[in-house]
Amino acid sequence: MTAGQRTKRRAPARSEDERQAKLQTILDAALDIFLEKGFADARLDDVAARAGVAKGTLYLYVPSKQALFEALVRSGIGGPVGALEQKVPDPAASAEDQLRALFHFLRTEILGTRRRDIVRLLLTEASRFPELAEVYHREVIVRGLRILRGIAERGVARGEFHSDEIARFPQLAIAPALVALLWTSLFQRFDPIDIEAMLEAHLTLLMRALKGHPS
Amino acid sequence: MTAGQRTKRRAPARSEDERQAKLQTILDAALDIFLEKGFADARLDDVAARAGVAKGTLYLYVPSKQALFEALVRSGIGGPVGALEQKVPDPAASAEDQLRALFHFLRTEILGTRRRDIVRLLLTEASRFPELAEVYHREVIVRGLRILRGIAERGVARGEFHSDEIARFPQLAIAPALVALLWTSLFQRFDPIDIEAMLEAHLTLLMRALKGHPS
DNA sequence: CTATACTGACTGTCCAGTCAGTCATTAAAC
DNA sequence: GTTTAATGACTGACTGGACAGTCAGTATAG
Repeated sequence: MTAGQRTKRRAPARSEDERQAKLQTILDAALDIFLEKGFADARLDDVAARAGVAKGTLYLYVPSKQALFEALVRSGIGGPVGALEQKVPDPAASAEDQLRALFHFLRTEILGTRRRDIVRLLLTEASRFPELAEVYHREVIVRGLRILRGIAERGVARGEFHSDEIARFPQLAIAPALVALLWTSLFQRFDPIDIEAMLEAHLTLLMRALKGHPS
Repeated sequence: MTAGQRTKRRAPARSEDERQAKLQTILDAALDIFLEKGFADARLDDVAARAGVAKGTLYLYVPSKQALFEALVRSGIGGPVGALEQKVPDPAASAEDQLRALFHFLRTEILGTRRRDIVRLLLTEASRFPELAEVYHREVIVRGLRILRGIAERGVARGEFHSDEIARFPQLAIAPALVALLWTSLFQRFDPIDIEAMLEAHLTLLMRALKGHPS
């Protein structure tokens, strides 16, 4: 207990980095299984098998099935929003370009990646994990909507946009991205739509509505 | 097996109507429980208790838990879309009024009723019931989008709308309703938004975009 | 008395979480 | 350099509880 401990301390057999890497393997495996079966029907035996470890090993990294799910979600959110906060509100660009940049980011960093699946998983399981819904709301939704609202308000202030609907309800601007995400996972299989084209059409409509004069 | 069966058939002790009524009680109870816990975590003992019957009784009406879920969803969809197909495409009305009528219908017949919960349940469980997703797509989505597309195309043909984005992607028009639905069930509790006002803002934007001239 | 509706205790299965034991690695002792 | 001891990483058979579905038995209506 004294400051300079007498007890000889070997270097740990596994470094922290190695530990993190293995945890990531487990989280990746868990994402696959949870996506396939949903939280309740996912078996930890399957997660372990896919990660190439025994079930007991999971419990060296995570204290419960629920904690595994939460770790998985937490590891997949948050990151990109920070990047967005840095990048998008480029004061030099027009509000339109900022909006387009935001959508480009959405497409390349979320809709086009594994994060899309995490968001979907979160949407379908969130009602059973209220605390997680709150974290996601605070860490992603609120911050994302703040960025959007900022763009919209600056657009209005500069006279580039002539109405404030998006500043009041930034949700309206990203609604089609949500549809895209859900459509992909539910219906794309037997009724494919061109997501890119749809989002492009949305931006066209949105810009026309914002730049047009209210009647 | 012969056409005119010999076997005596008493009048059934319970009429078909009574049977249907009890089935409905069971489905109502099941909706409550499935909403609260999700499909996998819902216990049939709880469904039975809430319906005021014993668990065995459930199996006189429905052959399995999965069938119960499917019956529940099927009983809650389809109906309103038929009504909509009758009502909305009133050729006398302007395309704008038709769109507004459709949104009014959405608010009063779905977002404001128990059906909202059925849709939410379907969204969250559909990935585990692919066949049900297909039924819903065919019976609701396709028909709903067809109505929307009809309105949009007539609007363009009459010169009321000046662009065809909604005719091409009717999903864009209802996307905010989906956001409303999900927001209600996930975040409304701790970050309430005014759904009515949001949908009104959406319609404002949409009409301005459709009536404005493409640049 | 008979047919039907209903009941709820019971069974078989499934799986999260546990833990006694194995294996591999490194350090100390000689 | 070799043996022995200590440590941490990992394993997987096992347990306890939960719950879908069953069915022998009871109640009720005709």
